[in-house]
Amino acid sequence: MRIVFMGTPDFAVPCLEALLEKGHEICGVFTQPDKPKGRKYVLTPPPVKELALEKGLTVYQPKTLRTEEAAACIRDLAPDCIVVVAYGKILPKGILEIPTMGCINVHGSLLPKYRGAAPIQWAVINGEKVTGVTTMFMAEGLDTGDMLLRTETEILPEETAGELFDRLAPMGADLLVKTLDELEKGSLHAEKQKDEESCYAPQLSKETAVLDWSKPADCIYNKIRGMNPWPVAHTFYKGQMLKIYSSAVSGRKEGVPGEIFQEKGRLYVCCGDGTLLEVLELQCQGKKRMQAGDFLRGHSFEPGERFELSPQ
RNA sequence: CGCGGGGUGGAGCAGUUGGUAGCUCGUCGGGCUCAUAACCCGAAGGUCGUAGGUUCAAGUCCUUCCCCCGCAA
Repeated sequence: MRIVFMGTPDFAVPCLEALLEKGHEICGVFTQPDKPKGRKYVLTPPPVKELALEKGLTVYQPKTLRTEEAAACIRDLAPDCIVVVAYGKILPKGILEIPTMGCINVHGSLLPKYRGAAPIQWAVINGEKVTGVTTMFMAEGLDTGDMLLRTETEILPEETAGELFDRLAPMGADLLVKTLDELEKGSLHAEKQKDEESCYAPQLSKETAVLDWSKPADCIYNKIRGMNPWPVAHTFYKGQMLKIYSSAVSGRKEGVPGEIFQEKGRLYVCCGDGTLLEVLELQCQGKKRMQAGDFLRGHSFEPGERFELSPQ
């Protein structure tokens, strides 16, 4: 099949690889423009672009698709199908209508739940037990198209969003290949999404990664998993940001939310409803990531000290 | 030159207005205990990131370079 591929981050890479392996004709790859990264502002190409160039594919990086120029470009490529995986841009109606066999999207959740930019992370944050990937025909709304195929998987109790990401990406690639097979055969059954069962998974940000210690420990635990590896859940200690990479729900103790104490070389934080969270791995500003035990060796704190919601 | 923090015995940190280095933990040896991530005694282990400079004297001041990290994008 003649395909235009649109995708940007690591999550989309296995999909593109699978299409190439399956012998589909990739007549063009659309990805976000290179962006400055790192402390030196080095212009860095997105992962999909690196793979595309390596495979000798033609890469397009328009700032927007809402131009006649972009539409004309895609029309010239004359794709049978446009495949979109975490591209990061909304396709206007004019472009959705170009491919003769439609536009197919791979989404990292069991639709209609978790429509939006960060479905995997939010599934973890909300403590879901099951998630998956879904393929759909694209519609104008955000992830509202008719569903085609899906794969379900359990979310492991200690899994982070990053780890789940790594498992879901190849599952998405397999599902995409299957979906295209059936599309060619004409055996695909599109199923409308039940809008009333939908929910939205917005992009995460630093602001939403601040921990609220008045919440129960298991909620905080889930949030820490869901925010890892980015933007990383954090709190404030002595006016400085302190990132928390991993934790464990640990028993009960009545205390002021955010109050910290150590016991036998372990670091605990009091949470809401008398629950307790043990901090396992953390990082202070300007410091390396370290185990809680290492942190305690160099920081002795008075009773009553606490993690705060802001630097103050 | 985007902003900022930091490089001190194995680990995490202190080191005041410059006078040759401490703390907690770990390690090794010994002791005590029914027992313990408990306690007691003792020991090993540091060119204080690098190269220069100032000084009677620098971890501590000045300069060079290297490396690590946070923010921002």
